[in-house]
Amino acid sequence: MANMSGLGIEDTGPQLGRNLTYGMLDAIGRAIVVGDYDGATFPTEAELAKQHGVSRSVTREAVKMLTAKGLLSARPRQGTTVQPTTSWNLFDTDVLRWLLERQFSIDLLRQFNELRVAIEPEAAALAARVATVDDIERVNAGLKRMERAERGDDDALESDIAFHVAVLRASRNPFYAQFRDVVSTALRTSIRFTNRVKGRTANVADHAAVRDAIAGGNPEKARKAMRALISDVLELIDTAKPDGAAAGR
Amino acid sequence: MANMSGLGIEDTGPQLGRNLTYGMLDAIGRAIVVGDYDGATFPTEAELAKQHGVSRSVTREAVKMLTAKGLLSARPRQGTTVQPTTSWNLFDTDVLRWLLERQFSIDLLRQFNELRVAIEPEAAALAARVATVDDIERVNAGLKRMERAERGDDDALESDIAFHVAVLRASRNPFYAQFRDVVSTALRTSIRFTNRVKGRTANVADHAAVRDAIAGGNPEKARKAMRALISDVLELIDTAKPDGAAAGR
DNA sequence: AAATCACATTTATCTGATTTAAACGGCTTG
DNA sequence: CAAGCCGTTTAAATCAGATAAATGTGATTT
Repeated sequence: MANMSGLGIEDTGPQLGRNLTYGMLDAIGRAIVVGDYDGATFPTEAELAKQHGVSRSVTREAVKMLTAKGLLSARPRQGTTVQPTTSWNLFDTDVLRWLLERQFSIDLLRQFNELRVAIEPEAAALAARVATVDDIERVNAGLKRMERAERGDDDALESDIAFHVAVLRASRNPFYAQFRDVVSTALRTSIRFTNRVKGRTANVADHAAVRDAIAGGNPEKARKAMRALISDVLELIDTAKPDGAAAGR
Repeated sequence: MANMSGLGIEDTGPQLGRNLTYGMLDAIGRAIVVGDYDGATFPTEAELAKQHGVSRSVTREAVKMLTAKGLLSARPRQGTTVQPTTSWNLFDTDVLRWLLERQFSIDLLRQFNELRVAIEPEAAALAARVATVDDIERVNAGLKRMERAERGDDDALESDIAFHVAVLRASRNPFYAQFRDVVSTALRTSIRFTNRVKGRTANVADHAAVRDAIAGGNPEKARKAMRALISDVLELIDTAKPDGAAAGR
């Protein structure tokens, strides 16, 4: 990692920085999440600016954004410090991305899906009660895309995501809708994994059961159908790594 | 509200602004969430600075933080614009606070608890599988505080929060732990509401059932016990306002 | 030993200038 | 008339340098 510091070229990322501030946000954010500052003391504002070759205003704005996302905290005289991971805002799109970029981790994948197994079945149940015709139409559209994908006429992953996001939205609860990033991220990662382990794609029929339950206004059925979908992935993960962290009982 | 504008005293808030930037963050954030800029065009950087009597750097840093939280978006020539609520980061502590400060809304309270009913039972189930002895001890400590509170020797609300947060933490999944703010916020709001509707406090025995299931390593029981706890609140809310938004079916 | 004071360090704030991005309108051209 | 080109203009983005405020640290005083 240090051996390429003299190149003046970042291996990834510059395309994401629409401007200097966002570029710096991305660089520092990633560095923090990866753990580059773990033992070390975080540089001062002036040092950061010099290291990245930008002005102090750009630096301050990037640091302020990272503060807003819970990664940093700044105080006069004490300096800027990296916050413990417990205060990071894990539902922030950027934080999520940095988290995934650091490495593939079955642990993280499991945690993602442990969250999904709580959220999505309940979202489906809610949707079965309160979804509007438009909501249902969007869910249906996602399902149709999955069918097309099965015939090779659409992208399997993207249509899968479209379906799950549509269900979240159909719950008509903004907090559920908020999970679209987590779910799509989890799916993007899961699918590669499940394809690697087993040679199967997402089951369209199982997804149709969810759609039917929602359209039919049957919360219990919707919850169970969705839960089955995700439990399936979770079992796969637990098979690969039987015991996550059952410490000290 | 306008009749006290000449006093030079804010009814709430100045203590939250450790400095000018955070004060401005709070002021603008609240204004956005309350809806002050709904029809109107958002002021330019220079205008904002003048209106709040601070320099442009402070303004820019506050705006950048709000951008990081998903409330704003800025582009040259177009200016800074308020983002649709769908892109707000609802799990951010500040956003959550602003959301509640705007008014008491049964809708919001229901949405909170619809989320809780998904998260907390599953967290309890997870906890029953993977919690460490320390985790269980924390859950137990919360319960004991609730018992003391019943005798008037502790704060009922705070001990209730301590219990629920301990369970989230015991799930050993950082995503679940992240909900501590939502849950404590929801509880703070719920309790006032449930006390107003029914004259009862949180049931210690019902909470003990959750603790027992977690300590006993029984996921199914833990899930059900926790679910019962929250369903109770949800029913209360739905009684007060039978049909939230079952539009166009 | 405790309280106080001077100092050093780092973020916080202000000011004003310069640069860059992108929407707008008018113009030219096919 | 439609499509593409080009200055104009506006607002954010960036830079530079100075000053203020907060807060540990250590010396000094009582």
